[in-house]
Amino acid sequence: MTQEPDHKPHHHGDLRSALIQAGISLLSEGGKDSLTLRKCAARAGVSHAAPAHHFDGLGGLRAAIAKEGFRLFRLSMLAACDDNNPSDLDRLKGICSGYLNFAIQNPALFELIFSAAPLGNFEADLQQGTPFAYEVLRNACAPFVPSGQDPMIVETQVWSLIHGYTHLYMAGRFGPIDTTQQARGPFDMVMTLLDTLAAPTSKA
Amino acid sequence: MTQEPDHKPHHHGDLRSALIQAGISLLSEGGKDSLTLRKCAARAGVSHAAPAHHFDGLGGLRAAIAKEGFRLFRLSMLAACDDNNPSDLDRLKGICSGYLNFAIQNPALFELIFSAAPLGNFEADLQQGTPFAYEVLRNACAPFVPSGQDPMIVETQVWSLIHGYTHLYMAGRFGPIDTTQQARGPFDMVMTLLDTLAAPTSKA
DNA sequence: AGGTCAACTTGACACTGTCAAGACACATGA
DNA sequence: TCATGTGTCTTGACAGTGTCAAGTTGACCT
Repeated sequence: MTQEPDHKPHHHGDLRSALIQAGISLLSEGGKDSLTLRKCAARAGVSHAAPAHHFDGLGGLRAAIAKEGFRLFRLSMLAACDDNNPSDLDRLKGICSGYLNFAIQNPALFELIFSAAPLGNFEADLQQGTPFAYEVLRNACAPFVPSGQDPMIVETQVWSLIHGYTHLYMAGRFGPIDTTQQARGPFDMVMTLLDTLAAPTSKA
Repeated sequence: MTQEPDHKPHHHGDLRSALIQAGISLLSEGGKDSLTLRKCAARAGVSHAAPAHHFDGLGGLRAAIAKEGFRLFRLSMLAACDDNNPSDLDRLKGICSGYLNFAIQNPALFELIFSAAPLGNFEADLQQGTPFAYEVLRNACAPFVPSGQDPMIVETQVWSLIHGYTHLYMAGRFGPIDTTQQARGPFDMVMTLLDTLAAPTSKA
């Protein structure tokens, strides 16, 4: 139980994070419908109403889990592209690869983080200086932003493409989900759409 | 399980479609959590267990609603691009525009159709000759398929991009959802990524 | 008329989130 | 040391949910 003496360990020790971890376990074991206030309570060894008190209801618990989920999500994206010194384009595609990998390995958690919050979170903590998930995408996109253009355009193009592909993959569009990450559908071919970003400003 | 609309007006008349319509109404009025077997039953004037009997549980009702949702989805895509004789690219972007419009106007139903079924449906009925949602996308993508390449690649590129963008928009990424469809975020700029499909095979 | 079967009802069950009230542990101040 | 208070957590209840088993009802066939 190595915990930070940040807030207020009273009875349980650190019930808050214990409940979050219990929730993540439930999600990965039983899917999104297995996340329940009462099951989290039971797994943490407290009464059925304790989680609601800590998180102000199920929505609060989901939001707290989403925050932790974004942290893990960021790590997955970084892990997929910290090889040597790849090109800007390879690095960007690596980020996208980590994006998909995270969803494959954490289906319910992936679904949760994009449905629990109004998605301001993806960028909000960045403004506070906290390194966060969106920062990873932003940095990877930076080399492809045309001068004078809002970086948000390229970021949204990339984000839309990989998010949409991930969603389709997870919905079974390309067959059963392969947890070994071998069969990821036409991922590489689809990502060639990003090659145009590196082209010397074509367009007719 | 008789599912054909051939013969079954017994007690209620057409309870099956009445329940589906009730479900769609509930979704549009109260969001995705408002769709319950019991509320559908009440709205259709039958007992609480009648829907489960017809659809073999909540999952069956959701699947049936999803099927109707795909029908409306297809109409929305077609409605957004049947002007005069636009270019192939304008037509493709029109389809994408209708894609987004449908989600804006039917948020809960949009979410349902992509979470209820394993997404085989999107294409399955096409194989049976039934005109269906995926056919619209496929036709609009056809002019951009390089010779010798699987059409599924371009289709998935386009589908991923618009699906991802729609998802981000509906998650509030670009501010509050504007039901008048005036403020659709950086939609046009993001869609310029598709311009490369019409280019004469660039790439270095 | 009688029989048969599907459509639908009734009643129960376990499970869910939420709430109000209470019990308890710890901190604070005297 | 003791009283007071605050926040943590428990207990018990409630309405709502999906699902199941058994019963009722009505339409159709012979």
